[in-house]
Amino acid sequence: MNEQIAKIFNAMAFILEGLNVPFKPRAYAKAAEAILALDKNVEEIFKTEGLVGLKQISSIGQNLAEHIEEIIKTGRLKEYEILKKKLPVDIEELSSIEGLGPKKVKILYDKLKIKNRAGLTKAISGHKIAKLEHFGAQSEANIQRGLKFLKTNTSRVPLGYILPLAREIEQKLSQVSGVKKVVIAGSIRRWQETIGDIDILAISDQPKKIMATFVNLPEVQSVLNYGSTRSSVRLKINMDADLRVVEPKSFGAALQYFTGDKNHNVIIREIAIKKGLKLNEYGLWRGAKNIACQTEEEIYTSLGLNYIEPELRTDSGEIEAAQKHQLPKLIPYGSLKCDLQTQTNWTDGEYSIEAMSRAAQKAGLKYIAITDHTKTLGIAHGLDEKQLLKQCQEIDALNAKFIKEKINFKILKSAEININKDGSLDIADAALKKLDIVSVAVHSAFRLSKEEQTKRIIRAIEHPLVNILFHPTGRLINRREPYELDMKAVIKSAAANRVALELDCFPDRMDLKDTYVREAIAQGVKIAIDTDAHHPDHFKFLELGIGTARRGWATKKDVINTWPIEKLLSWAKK
DNA sequence: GCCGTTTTCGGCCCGACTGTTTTCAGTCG
Repeated sequence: MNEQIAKIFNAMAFILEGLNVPFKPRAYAKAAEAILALDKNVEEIFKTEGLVGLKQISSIGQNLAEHIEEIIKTGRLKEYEILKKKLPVDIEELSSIEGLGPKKVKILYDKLKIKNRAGLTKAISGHKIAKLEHFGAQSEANIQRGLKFLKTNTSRVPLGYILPLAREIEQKLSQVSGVKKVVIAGSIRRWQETIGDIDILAISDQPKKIMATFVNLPEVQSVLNYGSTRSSVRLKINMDADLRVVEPKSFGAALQYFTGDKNHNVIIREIAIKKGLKLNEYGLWRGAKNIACQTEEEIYTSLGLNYIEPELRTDSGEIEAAQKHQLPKLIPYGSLKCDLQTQTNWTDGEYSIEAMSRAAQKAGLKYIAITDHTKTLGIAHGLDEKQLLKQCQEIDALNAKFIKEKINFKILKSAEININKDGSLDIADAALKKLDIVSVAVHSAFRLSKEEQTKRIIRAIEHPLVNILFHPTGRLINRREPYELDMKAVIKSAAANRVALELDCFPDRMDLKDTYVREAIAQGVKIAIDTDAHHPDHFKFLELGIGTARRGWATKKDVINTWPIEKLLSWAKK
């Protein structure tokens, strides 16, 4: 329902913009964005709290709340249907073409009755667009090019899969002569779980040089914009990248501007206006005087705010907290001592316990838990009680070997124990008691009703020997929706039973996601950041987990992987 | 249409690039 409503509001924003209506378009677009960002279904909000509840949502006032009510009740919105008659085109199709916005779509419809991509293609082949006022041969060619790009539509990619490429480009650009600094900004710097494009900021006295290098990188498929301080390209992996170049003196302001997110920046700029100042990417200005520009800290401080870490810049309370000096001290990168979910060739991993352990040592960890699957997960040849105890013996032997080699590293006995459909576990208590830490997960019956699924998982959490719930919502980004679950109830139960919730930071899991991390720690629930490593290289994903934990306002004390092994073991004993 | 430690009315972020314009509107981020 949320998607449906957001789609209608976005379409209305588009039409209103095309009709040159002032301000309303932004109101509708903001409302659509707010609805998409919700964790809850608006239908549920309306059912339990009515219009009052809907109006609690940011950017939703009386009018839009009534619109939502109408859509929920009738599946339609009269005002939208009236509006649609004024621009009856396939907005999704046309607006997804680079360079085509509401105003141009309106002209194309008014003059040539173009309603969709097919009509557009036809008009181009007849060279009708170039003849229109305010268009031209170049515009026609650009639209034609835009149509071609469409066939391979871009979607958001998990951060972990894009980070290596972004860092490689960063590296290449920093080697260009005259370049003083290159920083990845945008959603990557905010450690957002998925990435839509790569934003890079550079300081250079010779901007033309780095720009030329950028648009000619081997990774580039085509150049979208090529200016002296800003350029955009489409990469071969079908993702856009932007480069912005500024002088050293504007670095802080430019970084703040280019890091976003958009909503955060809009509010920050509004705060500047209220103080009689203006903030742009060149600095914070009082009239013609630049009063802060070198560092981000300087800008936030000048606006009466504490410095806000990039991960927090989402306009979800961080600005208010910065005003009140109540921002948390976020968990630092590199502060994890262990990984509590790793698989080996005992089940569906590819490497031995020893190989995974040595890789973990190389990654700077002090201990890991081996968590192979258990028996009811047939596809992974899950271990039964007997095999699990046999694995414990191998772990004992390896730990002894590390002591002999004077390596300060320990392997913990654990498992990724299957939660049965009824919430019981597939390993007997006697075997669980032999483990150092007991972690449980759902791998089947994803489609239970919300009530049943919640009940099932809470039963597992209430098991007296359970320590961690792995990948609590089961989602796979771009591949599988989370199962239906009452997260509030799960978090409450985890708090009551002193069970940690995992932040599984394998790139396409990121489960818990940031907003749930924030809810969980607000309830006093501990978080376990694990990679779910199936390969020695996977330990590098730990930084992604920290990024998401920071986005969830987590401090060091909220994350059990920061603890020394003794503390973790005594916590696990409950 | 939304929103409120300068406002319940009158504001609404800011600038680069592009293409079509001889100074600006549209699009984008």
